[in-house]
Amino acid sequence: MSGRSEQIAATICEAILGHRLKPGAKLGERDLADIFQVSRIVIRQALIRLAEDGLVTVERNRGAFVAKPSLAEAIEVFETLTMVEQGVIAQLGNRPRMSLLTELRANIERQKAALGQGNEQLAGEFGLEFHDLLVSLTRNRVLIELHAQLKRRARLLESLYRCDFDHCQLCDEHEHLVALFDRRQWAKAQQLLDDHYRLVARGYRIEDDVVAPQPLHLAFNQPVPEKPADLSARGKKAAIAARYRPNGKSSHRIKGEA
Amino acid sequence: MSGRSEQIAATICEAILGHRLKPGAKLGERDLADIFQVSRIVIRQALIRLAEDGLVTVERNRGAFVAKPSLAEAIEVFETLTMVEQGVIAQLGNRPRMSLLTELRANIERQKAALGQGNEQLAGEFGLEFHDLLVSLTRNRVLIELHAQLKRRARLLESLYRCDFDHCQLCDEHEHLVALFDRRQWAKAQQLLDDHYRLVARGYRIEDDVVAPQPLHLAFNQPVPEKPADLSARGKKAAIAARYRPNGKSSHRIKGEA
DNA sequence: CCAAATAGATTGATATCCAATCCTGCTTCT
DNA sequence: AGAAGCAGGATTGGATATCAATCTATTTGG
Repeated sequence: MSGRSEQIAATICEAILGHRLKPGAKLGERDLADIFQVSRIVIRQALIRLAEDGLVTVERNRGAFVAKPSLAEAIEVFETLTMVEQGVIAQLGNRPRMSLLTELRANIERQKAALGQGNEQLAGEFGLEFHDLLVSLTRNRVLIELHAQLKRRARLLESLYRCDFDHCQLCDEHEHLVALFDRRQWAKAQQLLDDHYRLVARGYRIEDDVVAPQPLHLAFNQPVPEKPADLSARGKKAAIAARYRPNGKSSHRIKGEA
Repeated sequence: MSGRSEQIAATICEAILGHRLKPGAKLGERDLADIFQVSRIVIRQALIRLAEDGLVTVERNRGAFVAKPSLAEAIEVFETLTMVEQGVIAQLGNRPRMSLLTELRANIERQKAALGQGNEQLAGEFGLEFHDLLVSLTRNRVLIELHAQLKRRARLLESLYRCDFDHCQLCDEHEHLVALFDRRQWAKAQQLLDDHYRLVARGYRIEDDVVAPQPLHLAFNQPVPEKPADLSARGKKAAIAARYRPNGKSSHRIKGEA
């Protein structure tokens, strides 16, 4: 809507969350300015927004990079997600909106269906959506935005630490959780949620993070400029990265308006 | 440290949290640029940071204002604080760090001492610190930063809705809370925390919010520019602009929404 | 007295320029 | 030859000037 830098921040955010930009990737102001056809200042404003959101780190006089959280920080993100949702459960105890549990059940059915079709990708999406629904039960927009931010940071971790989920067990635990809600066993539900997130965290494996410099154009579905990019220094791996993921889903327009 | 816009954002943040800038106050780019002796761009970057933090709102083509949360949003902030800390309590149950409860007790003693001297101001500070300590028990920096952000928004509310706390009861509840921790009655502690924050929220009273335009210089302890000595450095426009608004133009309400 | 037109001020954004810093490659010295 | 150090290029951080769009407020006109 308002503000070019906001749009650009959103676009870069999508690229990061879509794993088209990997942690550690350099986000050069000049490059991005060329890609988005705006001035460097707009880019810097976008990077500031992303830095405030925790998806980008800006090092003075060195530039902006996609955030590359340490394993310790990754754990902290999951613990924080755990605590926030445990707090939601505590509130559910105070003001039970049991009618809304049907939404959770519907989500579980969708996830089961996806699992039945062997579509783990889709099942994973529904798995994330379950937690969104849980938080949205509070109808607290402040909390929902906070949770969304934490989720973004968690999705960033997916591309840093390889994930290997046991979707079946995760789905079962969701079901168990709803059952506990139904029986108003909030303390047990909180404990289960904790175990649940520990299971999620165990799905992550440390991966050697040799982040090859990526041509930013690919991340934004830009046509690679005609002139061959200077691959002198680290170009060997750039070429590999170039073939790695030549396209990604994108429904945004990149230049021009109207 | 590094980054002028970061420093300036911090300074403006202090002014807002210190209630020297009131909700709804206009933060004009040119005015702030003159005050901090930087270009508008740096100011805008600072405002973007503050907007991401939730302390200012930026309206397109209208400018930046100190955020003026609605009563509904105020409630949401307190509910979110409640839930986050309830989540902390749930984690305390998993990994009890009972030794650290001594810090909480020490804080309570300090608050009692302040109350004994009738220093409600100081008691209020300790009351806030209690919740900081509670969160810091997790040693989770992600959560601590999140909590700090929520606290900032809560302090912003103080200047919008007049607060009138029953510090004695609040302190008693802190003590009760620690006792429940000691007895590992986590569910009860969560319930008490909820009541506690409801008591805090009840301390706020709606106040007619006719925010008169404030001379920003006062908020930053800047000498009011009586002499245009810095005319050479910043050009004539700055001096002219500074002279154009000495103080008492017309006391219109700068932002009305009804 | 109310409404339209207009002038002023502010924001959003660009381009250009400059200083400080970092990185890289080259030179030089041992 | 290898390491230390220096110079130059590249990048960031920031300043200034300028322009279009929009909002505000005043003035003008019916």
